[in-house]
Amino acid sequence: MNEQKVNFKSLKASCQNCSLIELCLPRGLNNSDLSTLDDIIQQRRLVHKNENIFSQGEKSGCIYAVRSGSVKTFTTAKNGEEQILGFHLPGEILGLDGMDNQIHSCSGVALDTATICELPIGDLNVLCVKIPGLQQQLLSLISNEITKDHTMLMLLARRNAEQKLATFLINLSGRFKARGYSADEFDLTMSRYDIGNYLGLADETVSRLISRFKDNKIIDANRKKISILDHDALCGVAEGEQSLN
Amino acid sequence: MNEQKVNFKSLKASCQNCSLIELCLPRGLNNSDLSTLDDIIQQRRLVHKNENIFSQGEKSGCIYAVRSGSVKTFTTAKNGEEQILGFHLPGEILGLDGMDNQIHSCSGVALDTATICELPIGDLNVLCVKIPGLQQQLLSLISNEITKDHTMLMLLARRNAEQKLATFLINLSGRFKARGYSADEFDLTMSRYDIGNYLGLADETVSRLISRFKDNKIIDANRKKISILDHDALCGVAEGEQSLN
DNA sequence: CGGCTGCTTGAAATGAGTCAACATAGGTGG
DNA sequence: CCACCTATGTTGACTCATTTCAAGCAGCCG
Repeated sequence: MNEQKVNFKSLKASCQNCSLIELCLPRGLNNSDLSTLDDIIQQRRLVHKNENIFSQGEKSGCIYAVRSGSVKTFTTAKNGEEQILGFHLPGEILGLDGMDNQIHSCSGVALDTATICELPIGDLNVLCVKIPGLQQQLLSLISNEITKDHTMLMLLARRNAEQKLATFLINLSGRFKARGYSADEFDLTMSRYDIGNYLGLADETVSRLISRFKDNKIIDANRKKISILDHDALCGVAEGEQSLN
Repeated sequence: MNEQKVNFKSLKASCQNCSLIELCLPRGLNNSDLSTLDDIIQQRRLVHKNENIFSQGEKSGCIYAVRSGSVKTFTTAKNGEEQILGFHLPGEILGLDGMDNQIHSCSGVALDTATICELPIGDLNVLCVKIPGLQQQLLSLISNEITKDHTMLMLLARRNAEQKLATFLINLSGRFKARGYSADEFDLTMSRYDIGNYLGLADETVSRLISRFKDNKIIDANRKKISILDHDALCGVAEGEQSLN
């Protein structure tokens, strides 16, 4: 075993910002565990725009962590219609629907050039027995995923178009900030069509709303480029406290 | 330890139809494990209509299995608005959002008189180490939960009112059937308002749709009592293959 | 440079929501 | 046991947010 290669620092560097791995690092692994973890994390994959990471109906036995770039997940209905389930930024996890080592019920596709960590469930389960904290960490991840989905159900069922888009932008902004990027200026990697699909809106509606937000000086937007000019106002719109003209 | 009390048969009887427990039973437990499992399952609770099982913001450290009766889960937004996340029938699990032993992000309330199994996460985790199959079973449960939420996202985002209600009825029907009840005749335990809230519709719309389904001889309905007269037609409506007048 | 894809904007159509009145069931108390 | 009261459900008329259809525009890639 190469002691140089297998150490906290290199591990941390190799999967920086990955919530799962980062948090299990300080929990007292021996060299053998570290080596296993290292093996897991090293399994990276470069994917190009529109390339599949995993596919609905396929049994991958992995969950995935985004290291760079961005990813969307979506289900395809019998009639071929697609529903986007989420957008995933660096450090975020996807593919938890295949946690039981059975087939995935959704697909993951790169929105731009991206690097992906593949985390085989089997290996993680073995490590979970050795590292008490990891099990807990995994459960946290899952709970958060479920809670996120529930928030999304509320958004889709009870909010109007304005609130949906404002909430979406605030959410993105917060996630960029958490990852060390600017909270106020960022590039969307997804199309208007994707945003609309995700939020249950027509893409024309998304376009119109962006224009309306611009007219009200709440954001500035030029194609993919978004600047949040008035964060508080945007929150107000998201909460439905103010409606725009 | 009471050998009489702790055996497969009594355990199975005591938590019949509970997907989690039922499936972990045949997996080779020793008497001590059995005793632990028995202790877990024995912790039952009788709740009356509108009584809370667990509450949003509370840290219960449990997941819950419905033994009899029915339950709804819902989140409450900052502004007090509620969004129903699911209805839970006997044998089904709820409260997975609190799996990480942290606070629940939703509340569970009985829709009628119900019996609930409380399953402490901590105990389950201990058992998971002893019983390899249980861990897998738990992960399956979680994956299914996530997949169910994703199906719901698709329903809310992309389907019209007719499709939503038809899908809801077919889903209920299938779950009743799976539990040994009639697939074609059942009583709703939730109000029109609850159904509407769950599906992102006004309760008047739910009422109107039920009438429309009745007019088209697809179902018969009288208040809470529902009979599915033409299952295929109902599926057709759910899939959007036919629209009703 | 040309064609393609994604975005924007307008005008018209519509599905579902809102408001309102009424009906019915079930529960409560006299 | 009946009468009333309140919850819940039904139905109608009208409104309006969002979709749909359609046309034009702007970046971008080969």
